[in-house]
Amino acid sequence: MAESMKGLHRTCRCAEVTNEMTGNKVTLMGWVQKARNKGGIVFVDLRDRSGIMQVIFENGSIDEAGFEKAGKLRSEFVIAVTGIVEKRGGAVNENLATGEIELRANELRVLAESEVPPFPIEENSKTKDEIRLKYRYLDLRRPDLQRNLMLKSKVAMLTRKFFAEEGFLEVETPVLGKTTPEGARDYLVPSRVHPGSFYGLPQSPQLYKQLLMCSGYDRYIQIARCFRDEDLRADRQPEFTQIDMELSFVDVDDVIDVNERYLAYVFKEVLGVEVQLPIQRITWQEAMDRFGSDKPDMRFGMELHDVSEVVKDCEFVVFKGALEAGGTVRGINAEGQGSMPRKKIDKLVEFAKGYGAKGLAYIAIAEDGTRKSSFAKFMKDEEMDALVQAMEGKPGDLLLFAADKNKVVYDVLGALRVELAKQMELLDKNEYRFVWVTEFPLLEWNEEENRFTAMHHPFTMPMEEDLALLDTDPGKVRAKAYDIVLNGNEIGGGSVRIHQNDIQEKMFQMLGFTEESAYEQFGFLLNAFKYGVPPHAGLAYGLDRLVMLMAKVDSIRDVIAFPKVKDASCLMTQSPSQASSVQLEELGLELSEEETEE
RNA sequence: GGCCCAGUGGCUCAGUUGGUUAGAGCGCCGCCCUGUCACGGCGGAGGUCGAGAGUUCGAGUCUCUUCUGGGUCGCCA
Repeated sequence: MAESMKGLHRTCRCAEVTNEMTGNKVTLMGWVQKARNKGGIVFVDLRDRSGIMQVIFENGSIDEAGFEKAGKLRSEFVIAVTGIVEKRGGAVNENLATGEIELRANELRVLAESEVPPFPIEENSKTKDEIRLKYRYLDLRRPDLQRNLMLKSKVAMLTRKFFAEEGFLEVETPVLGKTTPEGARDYLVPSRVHPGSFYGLPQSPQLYKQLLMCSGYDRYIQIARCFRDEDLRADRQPEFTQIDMELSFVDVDDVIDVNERYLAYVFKEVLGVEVQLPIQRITWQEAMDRFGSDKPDMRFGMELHDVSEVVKDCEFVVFKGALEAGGTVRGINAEGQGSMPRKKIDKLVEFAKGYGAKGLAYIAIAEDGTRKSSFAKFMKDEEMDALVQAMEGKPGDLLLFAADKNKVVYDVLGALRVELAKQMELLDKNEYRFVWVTEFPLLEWNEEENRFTAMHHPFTMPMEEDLALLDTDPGKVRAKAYDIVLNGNEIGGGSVRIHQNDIQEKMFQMLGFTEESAYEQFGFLLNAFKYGVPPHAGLAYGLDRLVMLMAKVDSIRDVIAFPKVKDASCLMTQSPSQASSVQLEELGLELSEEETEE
C-alpha cells in the first residue's frame, strides 16, 4: 500500500551521501535495487540516478512495524528512508562510491509498490532490444542509460556555454516548415486550415539559419530537432538532434577554428580527453585515395595502394578489364593476416560483393615467404614480385585487391579496411582521432534521375579556382564543404554558402531547376538575398552521434531516451497509429481501401 | 526493396543424426537465517519451443510461408 511522503524532504541523492556525513540524519528516496533479508536484519540497496546507498534495517533502530515492512520490500518498490549515516559495521564494498558507509534506518515509508519487472534493471543488460524498448521507462532506470543521458545533457549544456561565450545567439526556427523535395524525404504534416496542403518537418534548419544571417544575427546556434523519413541504421534515427550553427563574414578557416576549439573544450570537460589542435585536415580526394572513404577512421593504417601502373601489362582479365574500362586496381595490406583460413577469406569476398565488387583478388604470404593467390596463374613471377613490393607485402601479410570503376574500388576497399580493423581489433573506443575532410565535390551524378544533384546542398559555394569548370566539367568542381570526422563517423558537416546571385543561378541550372521551380521552392531565400546578404558559412553536428561516440556505445538508441525501431515505429507507444475518421475528415484526407483495412 | 543474423518458462541460454515426460542459471513464490552486498539453506510454481502450413509413424530440430527484433546495401541534398 502506498504511503504519503508528507512531512519528509529528500536530503540528497543516494550516492551524494559522503563519508563526511557520518553521524548525520538524512532522508533518502529511491527505488529498491535489491533487498537482502537475513531474518533479524534487512539490507536494502537503494537506487536513484546518482547511484546506490545501502540501507540497514535492524530491530531496535526501527520500530517493530517498520522492521516488518522492511522485510517485505521487493525490487523496484519506491521508498523513503530516514536514518543516520554510519560507517559500515561489516566489510567495505569497493564497488560502490558509498561503499564505506550505510544508512541505519529509523523510519521507512513505502511510497509505491512495484510489480516484478519483466527484465532485470541492471547495468550491461543482456535483454533483447525488443523488450527493453517496449518497457523503455524501465530500461531508462538502468545506470548505463542514465549515464548516457546525463552525458548528453552535459554536452548540450557545455555547447550552449561555449558558443554563448563566443558570441553566438541561440534562435529557434520552425518545426512546421515548407516541404522541399530535394534531399531526404520529408515528414509531412497535413494542414487543417488548408485542406490538401502540408507542412514539412525540417531535415535541418538550413534555410532558416541562412535567413538569420541575412537578418544580421551574425553568429547563430541552435540545438535543433530534425526529421528525415529515411530508413534507420545503428547510427540513424528518423528524429534526431543537431547542433546547428551559422556565421557571417567568415570563410572555411573561421568555421573550422571555432569548431575545433569547441570540440577540444567539450572533450576536455566531459571526458578529460585532450584534442590536439589544429585537427588534421585532408581533402576529399586524399581521403578517398588513402582510405576509400569520405569519413576515414584514422585510428589505424591499412591504407589503399593504387597498383594500376604495376599491373597494367599483366594478363589477368579482371585487372585488365577494369583498367581498360577506365577504372583502377587498388589493394590493402592486412598485415599479419597471411594465415587467414580460406573460409574466412571467402567471407571477405562475400562482404566485398555487398559493396558492389564482382570479386576480390588476394595474395596470402606465409611466414616462410611462399604465396597463395587467387590469380597467380595469370601473372608472371616478376609481376607478382612487383605487386607484392608495391603493396609493401611482408611474410605473414594478406593482400587484398579490388579492380573496378573507381567508385566501386573505393567503396569496397574502404568498407573492407574497416571490417578487417574490427576483426583485427585495431579499434580502441578510448582513442579519439578527429579529421576534417575538405574540398568535397560540389555535384554528384545521379544515374536514376540522369542529372547532377548537390552533394551537400544547392547553396554550397564552389571553390573559386574551380568556378570555370562549372561550364566545362561540372563533376570536377570542388566545393567549400567540410565534414568533421571522428573515428570513421561523420559527426558534423557544413559549408560556405553561395551569396552571389549569379553563382546561385548557375548552381540551380546545373541541378536542372528552371527559374520558376527554383523560386517556387526557395523563393523566400532568393528574395532575401536581394536585400543585402553577408557572406556566410556554417556547420551542423549530429548531437546523438557525437554523444554515442563519447559514451562509447554502438547504437544511437543508447543515447536517445525514446528511440524508434527499424521501421520507425515506437514499441512503447505503438506510434505511428491510425487517425480517427473525424480527424481525417477535418484534415480533408481520405485513405485508400487498402490502407483502411488494416 | 535486397541480403545476413536471431526468436525455446519473466530474463539469458542449452537442446546431439528427427525419437519417451523440453533442461540449466538467474529471477519469482513460501519457509528459515543479525553483517549481507552475485548473500546463504530448504521447498515450490512456471513452457501453445514467435505464428501458420507441409514432409514424417513421430518435428523445438527438416521444408515453405509469415510475424517480430537486430545488422547492412540501396536510401540518408
